[in-house]
Amino acid sequence: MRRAPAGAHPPANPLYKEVKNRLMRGLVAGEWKPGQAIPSEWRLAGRYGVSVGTLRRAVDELVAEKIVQRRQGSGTFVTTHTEDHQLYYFFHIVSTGGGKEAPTHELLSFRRDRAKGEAASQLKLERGEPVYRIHNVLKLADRPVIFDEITLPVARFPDLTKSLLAARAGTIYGLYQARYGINVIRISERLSAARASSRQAAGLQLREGEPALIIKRVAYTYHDTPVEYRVSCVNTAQHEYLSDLWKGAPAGAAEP
Amino acid sequence: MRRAPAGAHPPANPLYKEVKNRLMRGLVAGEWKPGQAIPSEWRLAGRYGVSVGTLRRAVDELVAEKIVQRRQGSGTFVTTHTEDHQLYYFFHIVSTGGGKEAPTHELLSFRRDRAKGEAASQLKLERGEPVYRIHNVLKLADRPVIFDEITLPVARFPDLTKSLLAARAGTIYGLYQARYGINVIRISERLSAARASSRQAAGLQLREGEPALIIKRVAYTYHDTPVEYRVSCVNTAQHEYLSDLWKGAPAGAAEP
DNA sequence: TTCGATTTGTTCGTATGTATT
DNA sequence: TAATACATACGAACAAATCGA
Repeated sequence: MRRAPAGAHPPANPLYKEVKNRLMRGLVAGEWKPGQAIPSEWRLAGRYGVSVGTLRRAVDELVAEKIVQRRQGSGTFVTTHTEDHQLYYFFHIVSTGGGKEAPTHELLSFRRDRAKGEAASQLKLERGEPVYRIHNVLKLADRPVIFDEITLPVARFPDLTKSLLAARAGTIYGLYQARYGINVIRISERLSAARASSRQAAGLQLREGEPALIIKRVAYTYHDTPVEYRVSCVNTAQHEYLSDLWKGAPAGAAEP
Repeated sequence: MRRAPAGAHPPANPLYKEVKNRLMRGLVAGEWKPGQAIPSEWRLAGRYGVSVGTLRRAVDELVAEKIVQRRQGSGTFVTTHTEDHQLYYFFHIVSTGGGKEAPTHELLSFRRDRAKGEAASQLKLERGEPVYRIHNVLKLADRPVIFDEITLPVARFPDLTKSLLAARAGTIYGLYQARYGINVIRISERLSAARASSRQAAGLQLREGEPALIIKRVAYTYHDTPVEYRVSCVNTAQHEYLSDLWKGAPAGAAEP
């Protein structure tokens, strides 16, 4: 029982994809916020007029994309970036030994600037649009390991201040989420090796010109909308970037 | 309040996990080889005495892990590394522009050696066990970009020769699979920045001491068994390592 | 502490649609 | 065209976990 008589419509998505999209729209609209539970499967199935099995299939995909999490006996919850489990989700620097250490942050500078160059193009901003430019050092085991330059569009993060950033409880993505309702669900990173610039070297207490790992990251929220551009410089004398690959070639998104 | 009166049994896996494991054992045993179709869902369900739905759920997980692929109307096939689609599956070097270029290979050297150091420990070999040591250069757009040192246990690749390697049709993983029945399904990479060694610099036509991206890779087959250790040195002047993250924190495997 | 309501997890079954050969 | 195989959708029943009364 295909529903529409197909007036030359889109490829006639399966029903569960349709349901998934409707759920996504609810998430984007903020109908259910991170940390909160969405309605029960029974209730959602009724709301969308589908069987529980079909509803489950839609939620299955959101779970696979880590957009929501299921807890048996409790409910299905919108993913948060403040939980321990998520803390390391986008954090791939490990000590050469292999152990993950608790990081500490040091906010070096915070100022307003104008978008330009790669930051502008990756964030899909016009040249000259206002952005924040943030410099931050991350330490592991008390040694500076990562020097970050973060670019954020002012439009998406109104009234962000240095003290808000410095006083945040969890990760910076937790702050995006808690204060601005922006949920980072995907990042794309491009890595290369280069000599550390004087600024990067200073932040990492490294000799200028020493080889360092450069990571250019774009963070995306729903619908592949870029929200953060970040250039990280990593001292890989004692640490490495860990990449485990075995599944999930960029599938799933960008269909509708 | 574990349910079992503790017959010391495992946590009593769900049925579909059990079925998945049985399928895995069949794959490992070579009952169905890469490129071949496994029996139909209907048939497998009968064989394992479960419903088609349960059988499908087991296969779903194998599909998610890219161990098999479904083709509607045709069947379910064991994943191959020779298909175009899989060609770039474990290949993450892209030109700075973004496009992926067709690579060409040049086999520099091939010799037998004894395992030692990190290669031995990562491959879970005793020091001194026989290995092959292979040096290879990969070119993109006619320029040398990646210098590889590959270590393989002789025990798993008996009678491998230089000409076999040089004459291979597709990727090196395709050769592992076609000739030795070894199916690489997962790799783990650790990246750092360092000065290129003289050997690496020579292979890449680079000045010695220039910063380069170092990738230490371990390739695994079923049951997390390591089969290849590889140190790659990448000239990132014109190319970058691309890492897209958004799902699938190492879940799925390693259960029993 | 126990109990019961709620919610997700697992398993079964059936019917029908769609792609391949 | 017909047979086969996977894809989608529905429904039902019970198990297991959670949480509050």
